Amino acid sequence: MSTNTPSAKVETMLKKLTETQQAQIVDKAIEEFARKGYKGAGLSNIARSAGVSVGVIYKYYKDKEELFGACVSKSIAYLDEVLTTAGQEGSDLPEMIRSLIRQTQAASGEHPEYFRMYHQITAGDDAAQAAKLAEIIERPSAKAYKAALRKARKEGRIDEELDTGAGAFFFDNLMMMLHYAYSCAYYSERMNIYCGKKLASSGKKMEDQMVRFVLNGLGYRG
Amino acid sequence: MSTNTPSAKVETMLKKLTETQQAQIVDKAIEEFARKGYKGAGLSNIARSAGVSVGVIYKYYKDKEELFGACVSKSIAYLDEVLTTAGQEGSDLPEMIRSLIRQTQAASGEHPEYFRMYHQITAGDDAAQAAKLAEIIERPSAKAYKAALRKARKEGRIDEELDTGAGAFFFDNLMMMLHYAYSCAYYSERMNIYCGKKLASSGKKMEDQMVRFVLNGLGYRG
Amino acid sequence: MSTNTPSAKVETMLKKLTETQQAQIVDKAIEEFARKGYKGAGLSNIARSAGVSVGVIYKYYKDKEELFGACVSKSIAYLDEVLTTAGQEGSDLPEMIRSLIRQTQAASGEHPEYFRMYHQITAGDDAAQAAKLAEIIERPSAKAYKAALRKARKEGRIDEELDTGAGAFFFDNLMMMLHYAYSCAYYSERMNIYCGKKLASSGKKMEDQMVRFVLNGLGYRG
Amino acid sequence: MSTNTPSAKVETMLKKLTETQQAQIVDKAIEEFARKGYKGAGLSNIARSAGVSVGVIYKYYKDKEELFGACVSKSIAYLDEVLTTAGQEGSDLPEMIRSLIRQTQAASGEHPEYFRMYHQITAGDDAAQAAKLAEIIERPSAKAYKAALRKARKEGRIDEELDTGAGAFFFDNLMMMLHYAYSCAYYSERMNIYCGKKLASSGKKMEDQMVRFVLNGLGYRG
DNA sequence: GATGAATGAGCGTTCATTCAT
DNA sequence: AATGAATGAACGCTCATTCAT
Repeated sequence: MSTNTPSAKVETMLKKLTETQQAQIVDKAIEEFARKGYKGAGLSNIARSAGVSVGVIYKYYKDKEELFGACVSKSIAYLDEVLTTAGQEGSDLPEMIRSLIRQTQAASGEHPEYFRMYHQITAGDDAAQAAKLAEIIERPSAKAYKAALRKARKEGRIDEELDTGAGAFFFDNLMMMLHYAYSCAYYSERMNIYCGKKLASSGKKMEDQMVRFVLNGLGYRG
Repeated sequence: MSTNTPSAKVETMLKKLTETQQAQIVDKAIEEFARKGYKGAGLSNIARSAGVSVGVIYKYYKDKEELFGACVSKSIAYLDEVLTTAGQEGSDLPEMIRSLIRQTQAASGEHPEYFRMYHQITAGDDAAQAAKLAEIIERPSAKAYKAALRKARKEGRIDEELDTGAGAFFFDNLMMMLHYAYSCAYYSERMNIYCGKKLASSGKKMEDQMVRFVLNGLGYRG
Repeated sequence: MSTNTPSAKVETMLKKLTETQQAQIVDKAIEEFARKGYKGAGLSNIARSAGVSVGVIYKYYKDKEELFGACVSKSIAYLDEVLTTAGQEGSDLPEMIRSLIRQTQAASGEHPEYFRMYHQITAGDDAAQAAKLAEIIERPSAKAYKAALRKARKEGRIDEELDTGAGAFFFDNLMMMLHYAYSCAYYSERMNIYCGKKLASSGKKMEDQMVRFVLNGLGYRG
Repeated sequence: MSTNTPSAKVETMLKKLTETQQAQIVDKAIEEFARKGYKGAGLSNIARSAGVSVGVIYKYYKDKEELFGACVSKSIAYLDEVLTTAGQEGSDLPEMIRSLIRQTQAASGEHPEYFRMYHQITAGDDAAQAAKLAEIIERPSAKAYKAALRKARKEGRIDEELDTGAGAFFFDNLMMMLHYAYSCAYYSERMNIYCGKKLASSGKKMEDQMVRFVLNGLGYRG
């Protein structure tokens, strides 16, 4: 009607989603899901923090559950990548273990949200779903760790009374808790309480201690 | 109509909540929170399964969060009791460890909800709250375990290069994962994948393997 | 905190729904559905105009569809009542027809929403649903009208070449359009265009004309 | 790449909408509106089935309402055409009536969507709009029918006590219901209930019955 | 003091409308 | 000028919370 200032009505922008924005949807969704759980997460929060509209999420994902699925997949893929890389470094068991621990520390520090996500995933109470997820997530590392332990045992380097499956299980248990210690507030605080701030905040020292405990645990003989 | 209480109109029975009912509120709430998480849990479900009205919950708890707090406290108390009892059984380290593992298995099997609850608690994203909770929950066992390790170390029975705090941390990490393995669907499946069903379903064998791994880990010398 | 004026915070009222309010829900829903159709009707509009909250509707009806179902039922019940009453008045055919027309005019004027509702119901495109509804709504009057015509035919009072089913059909078609003419804006206007305002607005004259046309149509001989 | 149009980069074909496509928009929109009503119809469904983009619809129509308006107009035009043609066939009243009925049956069977559309139009609750539409749609046939009846009356061929407007009205009421019976699921089922499947499914028999009833109704004397 | 029906803010989801391409 | 992805208001529905009984 009247002579408005030029910038008066800038109401919509409507640009095609950049790849960054598309990636942001999942990334921010992971943050939201990781922080608040599936039920607690709000699609409008995700949209806002990803800088997109609510509606556009539904162009990429059928519903909240499918978005969650994509977040789970991305988190798993990241875990896999980290572990695969680390598992191939170092030719002997101590080197492999050290490498896995180091990578875990680095990855957890850099992308804590993926590991918090993992913590959320594992909270579900649907047994069938849990079995499916565990199969996808755990089977590969279980296989790799058990193979490494079997090889070491054949060479007479580890405790013969220790079942290789159990050994791999205990090792991975420690790894998982390490993930949590570096990504979830509670577990981080817990590490401080047990180890003291000085030790807990030195990645190198924790690494050394854990390598020692694990190799001891397996009865490893250089 | 019939020979009733003197006052004629008794249409609805408004008896004070029995102690059993009060306890039921928290117990059923723990089950609900453990199964569905904080957001997923429904107050009306809790009320129904506890056999009380929704309204009365608000007489005892300001809101959902306070009820959750009470559930957390009760879960912690249970954990404490289990661990304290177990920690005092057996005079030497191997006996203590074995006792703790055994108790963990028993308690997780009997009251999985408390441990699922623990998993839920540790998912929170409020750092201050996490610190407070960790202090309450973890400090006592941290103290006890470290004391036991320091004693053993003084007697020259465990690896001198291993920090007692770190040792206690790794041990408790394994304990925690054992809790989860016996109470959460995902972690249970995970144990199967790593250890095989045969081993995983034998409490005694798992106990033996874990005792072995832990004592090895600490470099324990009988 | 401070000494507020007594009426300062009157935010909620929370009184149990009176029967009037419960009835209002369906009545206002019928108005809304009749005016805007199933899809166009808004639950919050219904709640507001019925003077209740949105939530309470779901105490009485599972979802929008069930509320719609209740509205349909109420409308049908009203129709039935009107027709049953009217169908029993007058012992001979002319009297019955006249009574039905009169009742239709009265009912449509008093509760146009029920008949607009009928118009909405019949707009659906689901054949199975349509068949089910038609069976419920139409069968009773079809039966009654056909019986009346058969009786009249046996007495030699109506056109022998006219199928009694078809006769009943044409009569009811005229009745239905009369309903619409007295309850839907469009059909009302249409009546004005055809009959002129003077005739259209005289219930008595329309009644006479229609009785005449119908009896003629059936070939009725007094 | 190949011998194409001179300008190199032709990535998306942006041809002007063909007339066929333009017509398709309205035709498919009519189908959609007729089937699902105004609110229930989806612009993207219409666009898809018309083989055009959603955006282009807004080049031709300001908004959904205007598109609906265009559909209404087209439906009316079709109705007009059918009735005008039929109304001019046959020189005497019985022939005209028979022709109109026959055309109605044919047209309803061929293009049920136009008549379902009519049913939708007449469901609107805006009185002013209804008046406007009724004027456009009904006035012509009202005029034609009344003229035919007046002529017949002058010739002493129809009941003198029957108002010609009312007569035309009742006749058109029957016509309208016949339209519905041949195009809307509900009214089709209703015809079955009243007339029985055998009679209802014979166009010729229904035609005969209706001609008979109408001529009787008007008190027509050959 | 216990009850549970009523409340309404807030969620997940849809879809008419817009505009960068 | 046509496209269709992006927008965001608005819907149906849920559930933590309140209070008349």
